[in-house]
Amino acid sequence: MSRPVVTRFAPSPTGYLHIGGGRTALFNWLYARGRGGKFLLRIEDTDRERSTPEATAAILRGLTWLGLDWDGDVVSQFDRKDRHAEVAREMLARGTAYKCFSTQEEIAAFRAEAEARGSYALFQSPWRDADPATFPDAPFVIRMKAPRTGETIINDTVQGRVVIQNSSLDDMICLRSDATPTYMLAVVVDDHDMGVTHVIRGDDHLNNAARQQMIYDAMSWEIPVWAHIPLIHGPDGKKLSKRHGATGVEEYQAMGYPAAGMRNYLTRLGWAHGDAEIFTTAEALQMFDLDGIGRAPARLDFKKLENTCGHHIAMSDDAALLHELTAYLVAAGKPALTNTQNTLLKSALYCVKDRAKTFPELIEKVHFALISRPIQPDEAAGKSLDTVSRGILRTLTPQLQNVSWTKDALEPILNQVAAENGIGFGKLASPLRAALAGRTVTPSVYDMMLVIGQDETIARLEDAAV
RNA sequence: GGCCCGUUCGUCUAUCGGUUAGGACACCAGAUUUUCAUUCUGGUAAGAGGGGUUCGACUCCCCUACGGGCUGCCA
Repeated sequence: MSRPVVTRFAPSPTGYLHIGGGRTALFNWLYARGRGGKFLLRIEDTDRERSTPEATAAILRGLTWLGLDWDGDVVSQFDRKDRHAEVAREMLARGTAYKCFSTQEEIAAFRAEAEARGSYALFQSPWRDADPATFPDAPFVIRMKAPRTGETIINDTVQGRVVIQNSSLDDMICLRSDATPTYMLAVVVDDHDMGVTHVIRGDDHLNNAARQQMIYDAMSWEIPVWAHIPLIHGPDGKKLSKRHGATGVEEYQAMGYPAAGMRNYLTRLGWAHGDAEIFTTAEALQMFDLDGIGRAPARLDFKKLENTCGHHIAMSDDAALLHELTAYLVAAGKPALTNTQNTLLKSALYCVKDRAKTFPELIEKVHFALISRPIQPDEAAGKSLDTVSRGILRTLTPQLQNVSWTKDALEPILNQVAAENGIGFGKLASPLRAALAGRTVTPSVYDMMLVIGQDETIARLEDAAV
C-alpha cells in the first residue's frame, strides 16, 4: 500500500441521511482516518429532478452529528458536468464510445417488443459501428462501446472475485442527450479525478462496478480497490424501510442516542474484530479493516444499540455528556435547561450516568434534581406519604439542621429514625423518596439529598410533612 | 426471465479442514440492593436442506430452497 488512502462518501441528495448511508460513510471515514488518509465528500446531484439543497444540508448535519469530518470542500457532482462531457468526448476520440441517435421511443418500443415475446434481450444500438457520414442532425447520447465477449472480473475486498460475462452488459449511456453525464460516467470520472483509492460502498453497486471498470479501462485509468459492503436490513430481515421505524440518522439523534454509542454500534454491525464489542472511536480507528467486514446483510437490533449506548454514556466525562445532552434537547425540540438546572444536572450526573442508555432516560432519572418546589407527588408517591409517614418525617427534619452534609453523617441519623419508629430502612426510604422526588422510582435517597443540598432537602421534607 | 451476492444461537458475530463451535445483545434463574436501574454468577440457544471431495467438513465444490441486488437518457 504505497499510495496514501483516499476514500469518499457519495450520497445523492434526495432525502435525509439514511442509517445505512451513515454506516457506509463511517466505514470510509474509519478506513481513511485509521491510516492517515483522506476522507472526501461528494454530493451526487446530477439528477436535477430529485436533488434538493435541503437534502444536502440534512446529509451534512447527519455526518456532523456522527462525528465524521471530511477533507476539503464538499464536491458537487453537477458542477463538474463539463469535465464529464469532456471525458465522454475523449472516449469518443479513443473509439471506446460512440454516438447513438436512437430515440427513447425506439428503445422503449424495442423493450416492449422483447417483453411481449417473453425475452429480455439487451438493447443493441444500430449506431455502434455506423459510418459518421450517415449521422443525422439530431440529438444523440454517447454510449460506451462495451466489449461483447469475454468477461469482466471484479476483485472485491469484501465479496471476493466476481466474474461478470460481458455479454450480459449493454452499451450503457455515458452522456445524456442534454450533455449531462449519467451516474455511471460521473462516479468514475470523479473518483479518478479526486484520487480515490478505495471505493467502499453498498453492495447494490456490485454489478455496476463491472460497467464502471470498463470506463476505467476505456480511459486507461487505474482501477480503485473495490469494497462492496452489505446493506443494513430491518429486524425482520427485509430491506430497511420506513415501516421499521427510524431510518434517518437524525432520527437517532432526536431519540437521544449518543453519537459515540451510535458509532460503536454501527461499526460493529456487519464488522467484527475478534471479541471486541465496546470500544472508543480511537480504538475503532486502530482496529478497523476491510477484511473484518461480513458478506451477509446485518439486521438492526435496537436492544443492542441501547446497550452499547448505555456503556458510552457511562464512559463519557461529565462535560462532554452535558454538551451532547444540550444538543439532544435542541434536536428533539425540547426546552433547554436553565443555568440552575444545568448546574444541578452536572452535580447529579455521577449517580445516574451509569444507569441510563439514552438521553431521555438520563433526564428521566435526574428528574428529582430538575424540579422545583412545591413538589407534586404522583399517585404512587402520594400513597407512601400517609399520616404515619408524615409524622416520621416531622421528627426527622429537625435532626437534619446541624449536620455536615455527607452520606457518612446522614446515614446514622436516618438509621436511628427508622429504628426509633420500629421500621426498616426501606419503610423510611419510601416516604423520603416521595417527599424529595414526588416519585417512587429514583436514585438512592442519599444521592438525592446530596445533590439537591441541605436547604432544599429540608424544605421539601417540610412541604411533604404538613 | 437473465446475471450477481448472501445463508453459524432470536439478533450481531468468532472460526479461515481437526474446537466440548467462542464472545456480545436479548431471554431465563439466582445473588447484591432503600425503589428502579446498575452490577455479579449461572443457564437455554446455532452451522438452511441435499449431494459430493477428504482420514476428517461450519469451513472446499455442485444442486435446491429462501433472502437481497442489478437488469433506466435514477443514483
